[in-house]
Amino acid sequence: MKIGELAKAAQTQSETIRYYEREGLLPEAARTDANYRIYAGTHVRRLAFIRHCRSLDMTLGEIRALLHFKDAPTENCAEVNRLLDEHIGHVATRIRELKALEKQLRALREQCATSQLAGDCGILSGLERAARAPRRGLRQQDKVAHVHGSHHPF
Amino acid sequence: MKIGELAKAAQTQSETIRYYEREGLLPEAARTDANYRIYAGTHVRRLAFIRHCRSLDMTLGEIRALLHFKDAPTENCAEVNRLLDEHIGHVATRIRELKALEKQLRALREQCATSQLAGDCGILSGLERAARAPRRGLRQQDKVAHVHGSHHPF
DNA sequence: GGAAACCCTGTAGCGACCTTAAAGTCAAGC
DNA sequence: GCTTGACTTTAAGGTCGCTACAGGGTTTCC
Repeated sequence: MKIGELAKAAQTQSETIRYYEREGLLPEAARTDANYRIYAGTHVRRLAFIRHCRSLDMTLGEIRALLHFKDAPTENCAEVNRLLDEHIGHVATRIRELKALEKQLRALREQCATSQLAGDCGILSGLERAARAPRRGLRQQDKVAHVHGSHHPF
Repeated sequence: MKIGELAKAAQTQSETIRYYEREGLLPEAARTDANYRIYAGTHVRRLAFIRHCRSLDMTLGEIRALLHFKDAPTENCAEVNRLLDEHIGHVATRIRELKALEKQLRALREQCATSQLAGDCGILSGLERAARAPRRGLRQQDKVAHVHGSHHPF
């Protein structure tokens, strides 16, 4: 099985697979005479595991930790539980933040019902006014470790 | 007013201000003989506007668009409304995604109540099982443009 | 006058990829 | 046997919104 077939099987891209190999999440593959990577069932399963964890929004670091326990089944799994609890905490926090944000944005949106001159736009003046007021929300340095904003390239 | 004072006034960092200047969000500042940037009230207000928009999780591109309308008050503001609607849509979508994610993660967490051998850990085997199953959730290519995951460095 | 605190430019790093480029390999069709 | 096109390889650069240096110059305070 070549890299393109593995990519198709795991719904991902060849480049991502090579990237995971570089990052040490996938072991180095065997090679053909022509230096092509060759994969088997174990690789498919390991990649599927990684992609599933990514779909659960874990970082590669978190996934690396989980893979370590899969590779060492005689260790104690308490760390797995802790890691997951922490991740759940990050997600819950981000949900709260985004809800507060949505409320603010909807309030802002109501300030301009119709299209008109930008100089009279309630949204722009609302932003202007809010910018002058002292910050009520989170300041930069208060924000929670490693929880992304509303924009990502997927 | 030098860059450090502006930074303090806007609760941000000098480096960020220089970055915004490079990115064209702030106009190039006047300079002293020693080549120090000099700012006035207009800059404070513009930077406050930018930082407030960032606190609303807008991208610099979105903010650039808003600034354009502030700079051209005789244009029609319909685009401002559209931009904000779209941004609200992104945030709302991300909230839904994260809620679904949280549910999955909590279900997964319940599969390992106690700390034990990693080989018997319900979380690891749950992830394994889910990874084998066909994807129910979002696939990579379905995801919404530019809405971040749960991890960011603030 | 000397040290601390500020400022400058330029570069590199973060995370998780994606894109591009230039080159090599392989299978099929003519 | 030769071409075409679909694959593969490595390496480098781009994305976003900063942040953190490095290595200099300037100003301010004691």
